[in-house]
Amino acid sequence: MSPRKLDKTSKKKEILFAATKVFAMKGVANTKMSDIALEAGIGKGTIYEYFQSKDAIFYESFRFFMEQTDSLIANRLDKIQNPKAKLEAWIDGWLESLSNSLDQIGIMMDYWAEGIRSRKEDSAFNIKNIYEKYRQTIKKILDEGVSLGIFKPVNTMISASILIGTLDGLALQWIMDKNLFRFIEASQILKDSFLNGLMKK
Amino acid sequence: MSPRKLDKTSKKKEILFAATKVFAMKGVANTKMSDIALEAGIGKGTIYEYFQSKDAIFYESFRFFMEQTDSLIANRLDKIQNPKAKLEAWIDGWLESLSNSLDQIGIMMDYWAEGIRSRKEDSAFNIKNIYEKYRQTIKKILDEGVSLGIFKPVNTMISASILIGTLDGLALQWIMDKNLFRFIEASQILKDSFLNGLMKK
Amino acid sequence: MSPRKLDKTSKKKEILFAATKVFAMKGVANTKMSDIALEAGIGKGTIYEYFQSKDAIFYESFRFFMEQTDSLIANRLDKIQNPKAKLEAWIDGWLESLSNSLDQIGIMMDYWAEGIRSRKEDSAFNIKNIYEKYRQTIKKILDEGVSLGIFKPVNTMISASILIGTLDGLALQWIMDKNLFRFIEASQILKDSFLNGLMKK
Amino acid sequence: MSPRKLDKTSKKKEILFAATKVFAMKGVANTKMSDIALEAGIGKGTIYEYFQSKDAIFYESFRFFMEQTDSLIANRLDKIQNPKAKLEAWIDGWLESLSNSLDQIGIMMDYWAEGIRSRKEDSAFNIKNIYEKYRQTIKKILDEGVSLGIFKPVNTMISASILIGTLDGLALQWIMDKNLFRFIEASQILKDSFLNGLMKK
DNA sequence: TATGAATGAGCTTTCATTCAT
DNA sequence: GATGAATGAAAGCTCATTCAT
Repeated sequence: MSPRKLDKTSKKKEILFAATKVFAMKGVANTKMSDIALEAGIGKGTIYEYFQSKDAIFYESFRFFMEQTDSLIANRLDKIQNPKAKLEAWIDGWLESLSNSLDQIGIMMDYWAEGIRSRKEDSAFNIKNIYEKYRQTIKKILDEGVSLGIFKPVNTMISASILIGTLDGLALQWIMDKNLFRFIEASQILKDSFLNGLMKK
Repeated sequence: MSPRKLDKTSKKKEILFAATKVFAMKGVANTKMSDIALEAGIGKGTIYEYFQSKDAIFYESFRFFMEQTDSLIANRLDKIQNPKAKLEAWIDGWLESLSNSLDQIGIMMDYWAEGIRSRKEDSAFNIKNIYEKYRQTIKKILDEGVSLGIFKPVNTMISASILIGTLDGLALQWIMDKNLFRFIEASQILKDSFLNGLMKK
Repeated sequence: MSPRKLDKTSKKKEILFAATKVFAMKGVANTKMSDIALEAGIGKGTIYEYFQSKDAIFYESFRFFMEQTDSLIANRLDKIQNPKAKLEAWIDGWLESLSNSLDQIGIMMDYWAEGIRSRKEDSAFNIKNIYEKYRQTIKKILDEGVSLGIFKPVNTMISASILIGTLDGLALQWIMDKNLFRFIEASQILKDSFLNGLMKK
Repeated sequence: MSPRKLDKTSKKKEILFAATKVFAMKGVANTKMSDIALEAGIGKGTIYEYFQSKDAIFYESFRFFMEQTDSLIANRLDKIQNPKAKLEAWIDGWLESLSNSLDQIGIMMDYWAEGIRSRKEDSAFNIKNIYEKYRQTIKKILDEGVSLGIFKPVNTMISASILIGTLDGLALQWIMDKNLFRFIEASQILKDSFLNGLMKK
């Protein structure tokens, strides 16, 4: 009597994954809806049953990526009190999140590019706000550490920016040439170096 | 020697600047040939007297940017012997180059994105090779410093990558929110911190 | 006799009514099958259990409209002998039929448009034939009246066309601005005027 | 030095005529941009150099048709004082305008249909207002005639509506079957009959 | 029988590129 | 050399229709 009742959510996710994969490989602008359909193993029209437009897919892909990262980091920060341990947990969370999607990390370029261009504060696609949130989280940890006399009295806002930038930049390097160094190794060095420069002797 | 030739070159450069400006503002994919023509104050068809295609403009824009940076850095490195001073000169050169084009830095996102995607080693547009050159230059300086006992015995390849990545990442942060910190101030901190971590006590 | 059969017929009619309503509001070209399904309170696929295609619905909608008008007029003409009374009955029948569906009269535009375009004589959708039938009916009445010396000796073919055209045209005016005049009032004037011009003094 | 400088206006008009012709034959909804291009003997993309969209073509086609009719009628009314002569001139103008475009009159169905559906008073495409203008012009003539005692004391608003509707309706009949009667002959009858019914004895 | 998820042909529209002037 | 009118390949998107359930 009733037709096949699909799990709409799971199919949507499948399409989202397929799209993200193709976006990462070819770039958003060079990705055709038919490419996504092909990758997802469905018809072109079917995509529109789940997403309003190509832009909407891109946007949701971004959201998904960010939410994943957020929840992963939040889980790690949970219950940790010590600022140094907290900072390490944050960095580890970030790196793990990145590692999880290393094969489709090329899309981050498009996230950034789009984020930079959509300047309007109220834009739904506001990467600036996302980074601001990261920055505030880290700044709070740093402030705490400085108050407790564990960290040097640095400019915590700039330090937070430097940390995030450094991680992004390293990922960028790694994306460009994955044979250059082992990502985990380099990030370990980075983490040690940043923490080392921060800690009071 | 002929004035014709000179005119041709300078007009080409004008178009290139116009294109780079529009690329930076709107992104390469969203930039129309007519946008470039408008910005350059010429006719749409005229562009094709100087460039083969839109891709060619993008490519030459990238080359120009890189050559500028290269020559600026080369000038600073010239005649400096001391590894530490050399490294500082390299970083300063990079930062100055970046500062020169801060207003059109948005295009770097497209450079990176395109560079990441054109993986073929023989691609004319091989950003990987460009970065490899940077890396080698820095690695050589680091190796020298390590040999002379000035720098700690670090993995110089990874350290070079980290330096470049860090600088790129910081620029990325700054691009996203220019009001966040003064670029020069942050880069100074970065430079000090990197050098400090590197130097033997 | 089987209840199944009855159900099927009545459901088909429901769909037909729903479709006609939506057609009238949005125009045939702008009406989606899903709009019809929604209006009829059934699933999109179900429509195809009762109709072959969207075109078939449109065609049957037209047929239904015309058959209704036909039977209404036929009922009124029945048993009337006097040509003048017959003509009045025809006009009244036409007007009553129109009045019955004033709220969905917008679809007549599409009937006409489609009718005009499907020129092929053998087309199932031949509005020309429908009008030809009307014309013949009226012509016959007029011929009768002329023979009997009741009507002036007019060109009965053209007069019939004028009568039908006038009625359609008035409806058209009324459709465009329903607040302009009371439809019944205007049609009464029209009827009087036409009959008056026709009658021998 | 300078490229071919086309007369933009005349080419636009060519496209408009081609479009109107195809619209009339196939209906607006069934007309593809490529059909228009084919008819106009140009490329599909060229149309967009002169019109924003398909809708814009339809709209301008309508405007052109109406402006033509308006100016034709205005020319004829000019300098005529007598109400009866004025009315005759108006009708003749309308008929001449219609005759001029009898071959592409099918598009009127779409004009009407669209006009009926776009109800918003402020819509640029407001056929209701066009007809209102016609109605007012005729009403004024009728009022004048009634004041002067030339016309019977009819409801001039309804009479104006009936006149316009009658003309439209007759055209409709004629469009449906062009072999049925000679348009000019029928319209002459109509004109005589309307005027005859109106004049005081 | 009833359904709505799936589909792809077909549409409008864009824009890099060409080329007559 | 310089131009912009002309173009058509290609893209995003719609929706009548199918069909597995």
